[in-house]
Amino acid sequence: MIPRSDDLGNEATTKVMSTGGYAVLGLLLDGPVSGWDLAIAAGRSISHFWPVTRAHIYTELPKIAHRGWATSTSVAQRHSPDKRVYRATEAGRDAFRLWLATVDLTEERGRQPLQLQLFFAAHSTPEHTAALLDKWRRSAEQAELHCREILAHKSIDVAALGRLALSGDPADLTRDREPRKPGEVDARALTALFGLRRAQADQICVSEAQQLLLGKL
Amino acid sequence: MIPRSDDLGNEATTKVMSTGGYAVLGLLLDGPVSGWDLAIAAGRSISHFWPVTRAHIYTELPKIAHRGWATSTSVAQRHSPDKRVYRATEAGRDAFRLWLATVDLTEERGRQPLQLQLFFAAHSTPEHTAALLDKWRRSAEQAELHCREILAHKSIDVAALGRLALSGDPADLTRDREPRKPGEVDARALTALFGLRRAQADQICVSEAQQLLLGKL
DNA sequence: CCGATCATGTAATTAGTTACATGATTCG
DNA sequence: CGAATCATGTAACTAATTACATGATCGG
Repeated sequence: MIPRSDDLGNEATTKVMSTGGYAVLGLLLDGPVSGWDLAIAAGRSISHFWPVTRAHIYTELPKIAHRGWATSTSVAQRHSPDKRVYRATEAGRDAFRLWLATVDLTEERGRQPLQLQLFFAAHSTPEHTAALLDKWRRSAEQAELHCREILAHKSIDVAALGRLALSGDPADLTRDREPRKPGEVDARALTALFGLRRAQADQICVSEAQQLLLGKL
Repeated sequence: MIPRSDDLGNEATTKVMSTGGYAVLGLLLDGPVSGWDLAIAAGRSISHFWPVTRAHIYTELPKIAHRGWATSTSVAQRHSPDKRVYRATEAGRDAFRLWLATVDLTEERGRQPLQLQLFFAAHSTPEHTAALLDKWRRSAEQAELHCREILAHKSIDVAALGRLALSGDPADLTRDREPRKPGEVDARALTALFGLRRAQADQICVSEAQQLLLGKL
């Protein structure tokens, strides 16, 4: 946990755009979209672990097109002004795959502002710290619900996974449903699973923190 | 999970600096330090949930001083060039308390680049996805160890906490050590506990992902 | 015709990083 | 003497956000 500083010979990366840019490109690979619709898609898929703003999308799309990673066409509409629809090219697909294969993001640590405020809780009143933990719990509960919905929608049985984690016996997975073949599960669903596990961990930890800090369970 | 966009009347915040700026100010409240030493302190305390670079610290400190939240003096040294030592003022302490009390960061969602790469795993090969999950596990294991060290150093018994979480019975906490009075535990230690719980959740989830995606446990 | 929604974008600003510049001291 | 470390900082840049500008269309 040494502060990352200014040395370290640069390992030849294939990163030619920002991570956010690649996020937009990745969504673009699902099929031709306008900036507006891509923003909606992002809100429904990646925004809970990678926030994107509309403005940001609108600035990334022309850059992507400028690199030859997408083409754009203006499409007239009946009920609203023309939309500019972007369509990924093969070059775009290749560039994205290259990024996936070569850019290592394991070292990237996200910023956790809530943790920051907890760290400095001693400068605040116990009441305020209690309120902070309460808010934290509520937002973790909401995040858990949100992720559960996504998983239910993808027919992933969270309870069965829980049994598996405890017992280590893969047979537990097949107890109340048809065994699922590896690869049958979409990697996209797994990000929701990660979100769920994190939200659960947060809730447990908020309880522990309340116990330790305020003697309340 | 709607993308945060450009509306929403601004709720009168008391946020006059960036969150990173307040992080620096918060560390400054521990006592007079130079930029160099503050960077070291940050690396040992908050950097695992709030990365700060030396350059950033050096740009924040004069801003803080300029607001009257710290004074600075040049201190001569025997073995190295003079250092500029910053000392928080009462106004700085008040400003920090105000920020803690009024600025709500619950909505701030961190960016998780690894999750982003997992989300798009379908564009990559199964081998590469397996490698990604492996790297993820290793970094989570390391994070867990790091946090355990901090907690051991603060004499917090993680095993006892685990029993408490499972049983819900606070008596479990007192089984093998003197009961700890509420408030006796430093909030700073809790950020390590959060890091630990998250790291554990990540490890479980990597296992689940490997099982579901690749049929491997 | 008025407000809401769809749709596209730009301008200005903030936050933060990387890379560079500088100089003294200490250790081998 | 040369490399490493201590120490401070700046300049240039990248990433991303907030706020603003524009115009069409549709329902009441």
